[in-house]
Parts: sequence; structure tokens; C-alpha cells
Amino acid sequence: MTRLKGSLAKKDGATMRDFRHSLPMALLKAREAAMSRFRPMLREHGLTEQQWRTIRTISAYERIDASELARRSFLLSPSLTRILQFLERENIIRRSSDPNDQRRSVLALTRKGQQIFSEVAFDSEILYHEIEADFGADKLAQLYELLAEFSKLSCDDQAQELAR
Amino acid sequence: MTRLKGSLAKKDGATMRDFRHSLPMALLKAREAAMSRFRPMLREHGLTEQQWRTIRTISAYERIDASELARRSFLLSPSLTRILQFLERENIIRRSSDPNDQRRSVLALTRKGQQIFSEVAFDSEILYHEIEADFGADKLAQLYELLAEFSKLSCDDQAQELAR
DNA sequence: TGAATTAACTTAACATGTTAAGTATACTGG
DNA sequence: CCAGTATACTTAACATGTTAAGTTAATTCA
Repeated sequence: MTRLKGSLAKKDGATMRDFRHSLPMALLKAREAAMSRFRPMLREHGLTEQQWRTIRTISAYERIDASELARRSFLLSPSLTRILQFLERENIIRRSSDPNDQRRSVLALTRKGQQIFSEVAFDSEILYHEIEADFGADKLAQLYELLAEFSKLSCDDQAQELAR
Repeated sequence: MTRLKGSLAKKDGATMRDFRHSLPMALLKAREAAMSRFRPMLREHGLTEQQWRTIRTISAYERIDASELARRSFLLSPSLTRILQFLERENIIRRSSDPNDQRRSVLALTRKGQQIFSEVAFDSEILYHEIEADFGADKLAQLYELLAEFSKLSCDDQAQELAR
């Protein structure tokens, strides 16, 4: 890390040492840029990002259990447990237990949940079109591609083959 | 969102509706892929990712106040408040107040903090080289570029011009 | 100058991230 | 059949994310 302290540059009376750009930070920043477009809309619907991810994923399946839901929505199970408790309290989802395996919870949206899904999905589409318009569909596709390649590289992700 | 329900595909006895790929999710997944390489190392040093971001940023400046630190480490001030309290308890940082503005805290690493910085920075370099080797330096550069462009687009980031 | 406003945190409250441990159900080999 | 193990969550504990409100020190402007 001697190299990290190599070049010095003046700025605002403070000395800034060399500051290698960080991949996790670049990804975080981009993600924050993306979420800053969605968060206000989700908030208007009274949902957090993760609650929406959960609703969205449940909506995509007729029957899904908590484990697969966790994988597909990229939530750790402790987080998912709490989110499901909240969504159940709010009467947005319904849970039943798999008759073939009493350990499993099977999740589904209530009518209210389906209604919320529809509304938020509609608003999301609009925001996606905005992003595409602002950034360019081609560059966006290129970004998706690179992100997918990078994720495939180091993510020990069981959802990977399942996704196909 | 009618389109979202268009194509149906069977999978494992469950019906999967069309599931538009999500940019925040793609970014999250890539970030997780990246962090999965760093987290175990940080953990060995007894640090969380955010604590390390804080240490790393303080180390890059001779004098930095909490506001600028928050911007540059991409932490919200409430989080930073708690992190600084922890790092101060652990004798990793020192804080003094700016004589010209009593509202500001000026942060610096202690000797112990500098030592930790050196060790973690060294280990990080190794992991960065691994990433470059696995993913390809060219593709990595391309990814950085796209991420930066995208972030510039929608991030109302005061650090943006400051970064130059 | 002093009331109003702004700036720089800090606290609070609730939700999630992360790791470890706990619980109940299913499975497996002897 | 049953002890041992694995699976599918759930709880717990601590750290961070996110928004809103509070506190104290600077700044502004009538």
C-alpha cells in the first residue's frame, strides 16, 4: 500500500492522498442513483424497496416458498422473515404451509397485495422508460451485460442455474 | 403493466410470470458479488464494510470534517455518527472541533488507525488484483466507466464537482 | 443587534443487513 | 425404528439504512 500514498494533491487546504477507485463503492453509488428514482414513488405507496422486491417476486409465481423467495429477491432469510411478518400484518400477503413439508411456508398475494402490485408496477414502468431515455437503451443493455458477467463470476449463487 | 403478465413459463410446477430484469437488483447482485470477496477479509480485521470505508476516507485526507466524510464515503450522517462513535471508542480515530466553526468535527486516524489502514489496504490490493485477473482489466475499466456515467446522470451528488 | 434562517451534526424510530444460534420438521443410514 | 444429520425457517444481537425531528453554532438581514 505504499503506492496508495504516492501522489499528493492539494484541495481546499487539505492534502488528499491517492484514493484508488473502489468497485463496491462505484456499484453502491450507481445503485443509489437508480434507487433515488424509485424510492420516492415506493414511499408514496408506503413500501420500502425490500418490501416491493418481495411483493414483486411473489407476484411472479403462483406458489413460492420462503427459501426460493429469499434467493430470488436477494434477501437474507432473517430479513425476509421480518418482511413477511410485516406484509402479513398489512394483509398484503397470505401464508399457508406446504402439506407435503410442514417446514415450508407457501406465500401468495392477497387481493389487496395484487392491487398494490399493479399500481407500483405501472409506476415502475414509467420510471424505467425515463432511465432508458436518459441513459440510452444501448448503454443500459451494455451495463446489464457487464453486471451479469461480473455477478456470475464471484457470486456463489444457487439462483444462478435455477434462473434458467 | 399488462405486459408484465404476458408470457407465462412453467418451472417446477409453479407458473412464472414475466419478470423484467431490474436495474437496482442487477446492481445489488454485482455489489454483493464484489463484497463477497472483501467481507471475509474485513471481518478478520474486525471491521464492517462501512467502518472500513470511513477509515479509508479519513486516511486519504489530512483534515476532514464529518460532512465531507459522509459525502465521500457515501454514508448518511446518522450512520456516520454511529460509526464515528464506534471508531472513537475503539481508539481508531480521534476527533477535534474546528476552531473556526465549533459545529464541525475534524477527524483523523490514531496511530492504531493508521496501522489498521495499512494492513487492510495491503490485503485489499491483493483482492483487487484477483478481480482484475478474473474479470479482465479491460472489462473492469468499461464497467467503471458505465457506472460513473450512470451515477452522474441521476445522483444529486454534491461530491461530484468536489471530486474534481 | 437580534429574530429568523441555515448549517452541522445528533437522536430517535423503524426497517434491513449480517452472523450466529435456536426450533421444528424431514431425511438417512444402521 | 431411531439416532444423527440436514433443511427450513425463526430469534437474537449488533450494525447500518432511511426519514424526521432535535440541538447547537454560524449567518443573514431588517
